[in-house]
Amino acid sequence: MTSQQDLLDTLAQVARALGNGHRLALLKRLAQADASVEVLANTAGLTVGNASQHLQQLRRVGLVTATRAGKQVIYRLTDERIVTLMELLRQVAETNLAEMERLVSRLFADDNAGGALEAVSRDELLAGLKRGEVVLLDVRSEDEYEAGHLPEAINIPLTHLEDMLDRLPRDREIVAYCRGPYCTLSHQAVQRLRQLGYQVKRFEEGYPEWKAAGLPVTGQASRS
Amino acid sequence: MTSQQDLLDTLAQVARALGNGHRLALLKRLAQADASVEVLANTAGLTVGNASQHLQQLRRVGLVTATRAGKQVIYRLTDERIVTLMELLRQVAETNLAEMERLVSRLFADDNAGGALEAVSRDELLAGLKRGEVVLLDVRSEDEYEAGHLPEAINIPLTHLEDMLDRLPRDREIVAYCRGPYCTLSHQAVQRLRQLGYQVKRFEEGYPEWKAAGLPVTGQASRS
DNA sequence: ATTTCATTCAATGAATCTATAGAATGATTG
DNA sequence: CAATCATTCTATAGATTCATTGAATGAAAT
Repeated sequence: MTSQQDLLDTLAQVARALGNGHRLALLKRLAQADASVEVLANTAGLTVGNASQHLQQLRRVGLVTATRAGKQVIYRLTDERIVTLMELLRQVAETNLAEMERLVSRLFADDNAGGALEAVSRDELLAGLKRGEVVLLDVRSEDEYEAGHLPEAINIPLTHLEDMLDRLPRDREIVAYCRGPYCTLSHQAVQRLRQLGYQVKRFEEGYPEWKAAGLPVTGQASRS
Repeated sequence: MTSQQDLLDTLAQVARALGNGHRLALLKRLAQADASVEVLANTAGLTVGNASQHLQQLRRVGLVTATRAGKQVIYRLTDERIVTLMELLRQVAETNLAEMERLVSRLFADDNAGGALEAVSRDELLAGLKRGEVVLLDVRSEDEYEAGHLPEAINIPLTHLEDMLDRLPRDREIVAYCRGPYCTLSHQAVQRLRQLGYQVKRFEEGYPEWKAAGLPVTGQASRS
C-alpha cells in the first residue's frame, strides 16, 4: 500500500509547484495567452533568469509546456483545468483563510469598546425580524446563498462588501450571518461595516443551525 | 497594484500547505470523518508530534479546524470543497505528469521487442480507417473529446481505461490517440492495453494536428 | 494534589527552495 | 563565421521546510 502514498507525494509535487506567488502569477498570465519567457518575466515582475527557473519548475510537474519558436521559447498551459484548479484554490482560500484574518480582527475588536462584536441570539433576531426592525445580511458566497438562505436576507458576499454598499440601509439595524458560529465571515463583515458607520451586529449562529432548527428558509434544492 | 500579488502569495500559502504527501494523507483521511490527532497520525503513518505539526500547518491556512473534546483534539475539514480541490489536483496531475511517467514508460518499452510502441502514421491510419480495419480510441478527457474528436473515435479517458474495456473489440486493431506527439496519454494507454492482450498501436500525431491538417472532425464548437 | 493521557511547543540539523549573477547554449542575423 | 538575442544552466548564499527529540501544557482520573 505504499503506492497510495507515492501518489499523494506526486500530487504534493504539483501542489508545491503552485505554492509560490510568482509561479501563480506566471500561470495566471498564461491562462490568458501563451507567451515567451521575457513577456512572462515582465508581467510577473521577475528577472528573465528567475522567471525561466520558475517556468521550468512548472514544466517539471507538467503544468506548462514549452515549445521553441525561433529564438523564443513559448510557454503555455498544459491543461485548461489548471485555471479551474486555481479558481477553486482561490475560493477555498478566500473563505477559509478567514480564520487567520479573524485573529487580526480580534485585535481590532479588542481595541473597540469591549464587546463591540457582540452577537444577536436567535430569539433576539426573530423578535427583531417580526417587528420589521432588522435587515438580514448574508455574507456567504452567491452559490451558498442561492442554495438556501434566511427569509428576505440580502446577499453580499464578503468579497464584494464594499462594492455593494448601496443595497444596505443606513438607518436600520443590520444583522449579518454566515455559516455558523465557527465561520468568521460575519465577524469580518461586521467589523468592516462598523467602520463605515453602519449599525451592524452578528448573528451568533448561522444558516445551517437556522435550517436545522426547522425555521423557514428560502432557496432552491436542499443540501444534506 | 501590489494587492494582486499579495492575493497570489496568500493562495500560494494554501497551495504550499497542500504540497506535502503526509498532509495530503491527513486531509484525505479527514475527508472521510473527523478524527483525533492520534488516529490521524496512525492512518498517515506519522508520529503524533509530527502529525500535530502538520495539522497545525493545515490549520494555519484554514484548511482544517480543531476543537477540543475532553483530552482529545478533534480535527475536521473546514470546507467540503477541499475534497473537490484535491480531486481536481489529482486529475490535473494525473494527465499532466504523464511527462514524468513517460520516462518510466520508455524504460518498459525498451525492454519489450524493440519498437513495441511504434506509432502509426497519418497515412497508415487513414488507409486502415478506409478499409474499416481500425478502431479509433480517444484517451483524452471527456471534455476534450466533446469539444472535438476524430470521426467514429471511442472515448475512454485514460483514467477510466480499465473500467470501460467492454467498449473495445478484442479482434480488431485499435489505434489510440491523444493531444499530439508530446502528449503521453496514448503511450500509457497502449502500454496498459497491450498487457491486457489488445492489439493496440499509437497514432504518432494527435487531435490538434489532425484538425490542423483539414481532416474531418466530429464535435461541437471549434476551439482556436 | 498528583498522576496520567493527549496534544502542543521549542530547539536542532539535514534537506530543499529562492533570488542573484555570470557563464553557456541554440537559433537567427549580418 | 562572427555577432546578437532569448533562454537556460551553474554556483552561491540566505531563507524555509521537515522529522526528531524532549520539555511543557491542559484536561481527566486517582
